[in-house]
Amino acid sequence: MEIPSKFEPGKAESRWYKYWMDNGFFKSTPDEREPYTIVIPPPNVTGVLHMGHMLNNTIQDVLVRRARMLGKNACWVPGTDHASIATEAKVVAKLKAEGIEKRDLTREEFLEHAWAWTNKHGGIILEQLKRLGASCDWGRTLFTMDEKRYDSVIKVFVDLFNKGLIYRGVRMVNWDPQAMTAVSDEEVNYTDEKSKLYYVRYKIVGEDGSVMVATTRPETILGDTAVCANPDDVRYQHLKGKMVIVPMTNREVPFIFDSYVDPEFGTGCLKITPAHDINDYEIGLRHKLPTIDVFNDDGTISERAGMFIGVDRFKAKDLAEKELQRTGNLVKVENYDNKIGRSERTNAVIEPRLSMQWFVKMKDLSVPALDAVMNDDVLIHPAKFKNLYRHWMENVRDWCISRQLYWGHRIPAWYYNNTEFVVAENVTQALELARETTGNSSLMEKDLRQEEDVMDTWFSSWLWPIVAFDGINNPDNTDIKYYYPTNDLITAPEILFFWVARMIIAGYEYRGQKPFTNVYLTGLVRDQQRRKMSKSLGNSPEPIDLIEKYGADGVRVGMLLCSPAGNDLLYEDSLPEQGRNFANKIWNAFRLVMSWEIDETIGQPESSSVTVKWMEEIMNKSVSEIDLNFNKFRISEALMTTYKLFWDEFSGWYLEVIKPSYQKPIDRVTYDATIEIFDKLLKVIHPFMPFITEEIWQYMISRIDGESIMVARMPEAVNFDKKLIESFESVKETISAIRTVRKSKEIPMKEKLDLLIRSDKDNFDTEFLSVISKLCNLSGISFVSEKQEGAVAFMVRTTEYFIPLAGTQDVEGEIVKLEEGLVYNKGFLDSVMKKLANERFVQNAPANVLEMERKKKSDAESKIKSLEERLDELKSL
RNA sequence: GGGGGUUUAGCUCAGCUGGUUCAGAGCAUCUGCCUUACAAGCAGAGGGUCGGCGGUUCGAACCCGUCAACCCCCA
Repeated sequence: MEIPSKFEPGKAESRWYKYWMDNGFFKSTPDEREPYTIVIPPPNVTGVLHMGHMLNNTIQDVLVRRARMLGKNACWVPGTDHASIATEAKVVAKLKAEGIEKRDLTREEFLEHAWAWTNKHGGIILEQLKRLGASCDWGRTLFTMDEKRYDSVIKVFVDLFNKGLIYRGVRMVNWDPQAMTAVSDEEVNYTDEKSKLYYVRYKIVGEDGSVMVATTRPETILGDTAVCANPDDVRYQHLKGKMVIVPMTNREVPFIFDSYVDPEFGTGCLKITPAHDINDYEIGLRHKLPTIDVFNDDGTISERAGMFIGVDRFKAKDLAEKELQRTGNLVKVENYDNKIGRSERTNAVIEPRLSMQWFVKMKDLSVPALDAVMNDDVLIHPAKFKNLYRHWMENVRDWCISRQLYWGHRIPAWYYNNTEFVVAENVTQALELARETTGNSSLMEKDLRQEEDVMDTWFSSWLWPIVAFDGINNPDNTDIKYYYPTNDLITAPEILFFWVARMIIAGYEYRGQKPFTNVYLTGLVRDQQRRKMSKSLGNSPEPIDLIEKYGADGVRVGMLLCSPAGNDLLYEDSLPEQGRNFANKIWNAFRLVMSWEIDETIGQPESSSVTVKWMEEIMNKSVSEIDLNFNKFRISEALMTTYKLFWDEFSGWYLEVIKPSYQKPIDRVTYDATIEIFDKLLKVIHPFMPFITEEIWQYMISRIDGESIMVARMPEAVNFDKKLIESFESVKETISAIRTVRKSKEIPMKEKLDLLIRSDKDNFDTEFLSVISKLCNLSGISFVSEKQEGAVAFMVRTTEYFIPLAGTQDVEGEIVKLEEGLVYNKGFLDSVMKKLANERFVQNAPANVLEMERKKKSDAESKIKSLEERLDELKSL
């Protein structure tokens, strides 16, 4: 069989993915096995795959594939999120490009466009995940707005309302005037921006004087309902009980005192606009001030302002500046660095604004969710995020869940007059309820008006692990009972609060149980300058291009190599390159093994038999380490252990030892053992690199149709022979030392060498001498008790070795080396002796530590002794 | 302004309960090799005052205090 020298991933990927799908290997149904469940963090339905998804889904796939191979019933549920703001914004933009304005459409017409868009672009991202090798149970694919999920969300809303946990109220919200919706605190980004501080004069009523106020927002002067100073500020005491005149509008407002005001800032005197600043709002509440909302929904000035009506807020600022100037009330303008909040979605400057919204009371609901994490019922990896979580949960605020959008779950409240409403799952029930409430049995459906707002997207995703198995509509169905709680959740720390915390809350509220046991937080994928990867910066590679260039396996390995939990991944092409190189390494080991002819008649060389034994042990050791790493969610480390096992131990040592010389056959015993070892290695690697491992596994020995490595059993961790591994390690050192001699003396590999060991044969571990002999091309190994003249000498651990080479002895060089070794070992011995001489150390240190120190001492002493002997010998020459 | 985190080799990070010859790994760098599986490779090498200072301890990269720098979240 002719195998190409470089692995070509493209064909193998599509072939094996299809094979897995055709054989239904990704499917899961409840059975008697232990379940292993992951629900995907649903990507935006119309989104495309980016590097963050690559990292996140690679980790999920590794965990799912591993669980499957460990004999669990693995179920990875895929799905997408309707992402109300993001999707609606895209649809609005698309319509605008076609000359259609959203406001010219009815709700129904707009939703038709939105669904058309969703159906056209939806699910692309899931197809892209298949390229990565994602082993999701595609038959279970969900959408947060499909029928079952929609119904569940409505049911939960009604339930929380009936429990008194949802209320409607006027609150200060973050208003996005571009999207014309309220957005949550979490969706506002604050940035430092240059702005101006305006010093404005307010006349005092009935006096000639005035007070000066510093403000960054002159256009909101129109909404002022007070001027305020700190009660301890002596400068303003005389104004107690006085009224001042608001410039431009000439309204009279009270002068009040509140300790919120910082006397150091500006003039120490603050204008109060309760409708447009959260702090002013709170002061307004304390002093029972009226509120005047000077803005319309779209950020233009409202009629209530009395002037600049209909003008955009930024223009209004300029107009206000001019007007203040004209009336002589503007004293000065300073430059000022201000924190400006911008909408995460539209980047519009957020307007703090009073608005009627729907809220969830969070305080009581969040108690079990806080406890769960604090008690380690839910484990966050890495644990350092626990503190953050606690801080947030202890200071949780009510959740504003209404959004002034069309795309989403419409709030199931029906008004039967301007302010009064009922909440029900549908209009029929609402009518019934409304008739009951009002006592008016002649109410008709047409008399009811449904709330226009939809719910925050997170109000559907917080139910995700439950609704993935339809656990709201059918709380006792087989799936939810089997798969819930799920096992692991893989997501980014930035949505720990939006999403993870709320899922935990919903889990306890609706299932009485946590939604998952482990939360693994990945980092962000950044570029080499540590900038977040984003489309607008153009610094993100196209994931599918990467897969085509490096292969899915290579990219997966690249993503995992350098991404410990909770740490950002600084992407560069060298990462998938390293992954691809690893794939190639595996491929070439496969080629080598496949090239061998088996000769049934030859016996197994001793070097092979001992090395097979060693390889099995080192494999056992690595498998235990990998297990441990996985249990602690150290996935990068698990991969690194796997990588080194294959590359260093198997390819670098094992294959080099058992490899027959060129065009010579191999014996049957070694060959079979090698195939078995290779098979195990492939299984260990499979979760990380599903495609190449399947390709090789299928061709290494003939398989029947329907077999697959992905459903094979993972090698299990068993005890390993530490001593055997240790003695092989010292053999490696010896081989290295001999290679160094060859190199420094420029002796070609072809030329055979003799090795003399200065030791008593009976006290020497001879198990792997045949390995040394083979790898170093030795003509013989013998034991001597005397120093050797005319030979190159070197030491490995406590043993001296010689290679007889006439006339090549570098006495001075060796003396230098030996003396260096002597200095080091004497220094080392000194520090050990110091410790042992310290009475308190001997008294306090645990026995094993003491034992260790004593061993160090005797080792160092014997080493020093042989070094000194050797030095004496050399110097006497 | 409030809270959290980080600081170990050129880069990205391990270092688990304070105790192995503990100062590590991968990548990068340098040197030498196209040695018939693999140059996407092989054989070697160099590189660190564990952010600074102080303390606790028989013993500190690890615990405590303090200062500094950087990052994130919230207002």
